[in-house]
Amino acid sequence: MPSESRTFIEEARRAQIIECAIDVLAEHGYARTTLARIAERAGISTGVISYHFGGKTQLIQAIVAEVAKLATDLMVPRILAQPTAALGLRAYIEGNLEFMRLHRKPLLALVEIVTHSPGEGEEPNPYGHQSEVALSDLEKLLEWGQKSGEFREFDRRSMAIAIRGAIDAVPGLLFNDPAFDLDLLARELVETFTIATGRNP
Amino acid sequence: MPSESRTFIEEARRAQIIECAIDVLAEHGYARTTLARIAERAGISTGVISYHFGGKTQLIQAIVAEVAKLATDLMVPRILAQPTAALGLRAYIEGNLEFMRLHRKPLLALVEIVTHSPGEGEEPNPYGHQSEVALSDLEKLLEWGQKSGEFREFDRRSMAIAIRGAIDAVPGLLFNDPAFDLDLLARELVETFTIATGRNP
DNA sequence: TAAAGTTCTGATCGTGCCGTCAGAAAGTCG
DNA sequence: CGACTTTCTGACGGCACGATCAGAACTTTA
Repeated sequence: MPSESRTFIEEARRAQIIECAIDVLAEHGYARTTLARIAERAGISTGVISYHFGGKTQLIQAIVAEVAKLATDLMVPRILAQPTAALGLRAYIEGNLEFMRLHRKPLLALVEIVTHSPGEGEEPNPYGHQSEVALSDLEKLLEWGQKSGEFREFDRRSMAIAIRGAIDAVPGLLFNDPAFDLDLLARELVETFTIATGRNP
Repeated sequence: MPSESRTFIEEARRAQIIECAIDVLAEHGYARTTLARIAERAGISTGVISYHFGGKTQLIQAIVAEVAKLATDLMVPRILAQPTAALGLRAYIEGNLEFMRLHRKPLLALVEIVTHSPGEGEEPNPYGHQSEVALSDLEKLLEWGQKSGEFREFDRRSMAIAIRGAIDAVPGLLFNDPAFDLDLLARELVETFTIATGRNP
């Protein structure tokens, strides 16, 4: 298997570089994440990164794709398995926080990229549309609950903003306090938004 | 009034530079906010900024102080004037969104600084403690409502995270959609968190 | 008006970064 | 073993930025 061994080396290098880049991003932040620092952690020289990824921009894209796949694989099946919208909302919140517990470093790296990536030329943020997509998906879940009569009649976008806002605040908390109690927050957020969306308990 | 005219010029320059820096921050983002760009917008040369502020770091600090004062002056009196915790929570949410409506550019500039400022040497974020202070203040408001019996028994920190998370999500929305309906969101957030904190309506 | 102080200019310097490239090292194959 | 490809090194060029500074321009004071 000669061609496979070449491909194997190629993929191993890419995976190693992505992993090291995630570490550097999570520990030092976007501004101090340089090709030199990533190469140093990987024990290689800077040229290797350009050789395998073509440039810093494409390395960042590869990291985003990697972490997005991690998150999607974990959460989508959980939510689709729920029989009611109320349970779907619970699974949504719990799934998000579970992901933060299981994949803290990749998550912090992704947050660094999404919030700090300057973008090319004029457009300021190449990943800004991601949050719009997340809001739209959540709105669909809320619409399901309103159509089925489980939820009261609120403005779906506003409620989606509140729910995602609470979830998106967590990475910053984790960064400042690694011992933060995610389980407590998950229980409280589920209760809070179950009450807030419910018809009239 | 000779000494006053000198001071006047000095203060006028500082105010002009701060205003231009806020504009550049709000329009181009932190990464593209350079002394050269600020100077260009103000119609001066880069040396003037160093002359009046000593460096970029101190200019940023001056902007933070300016905007923080704007926000405090607007919101603190509103909240302290409320007779009940439930009305205090309403005033808190409405005051925050009102500030975003009145001072959009300074707010966006502040967010750029708080989220993107790299900090010196090792410490990653010199303004990270600000969010902790905001959470603590909000927790006090929630504690008031629980002690008075207006609110149910939730975990105050978790609820504070949810409320502030929703508020902190707004600048990003404004950045992507300048025509965003702040009034609708304010009404919905007040209703949502009034229900979520309430005893049992 | 002349001296002293304030404010400003614009070029220049040092730093840190990314991308590139000639060539070395390692692996593959006839 | 020798040609060929893949993979890697480390130095270099080019760029953008913040800071600095000698001197110009302007204002105030005597």
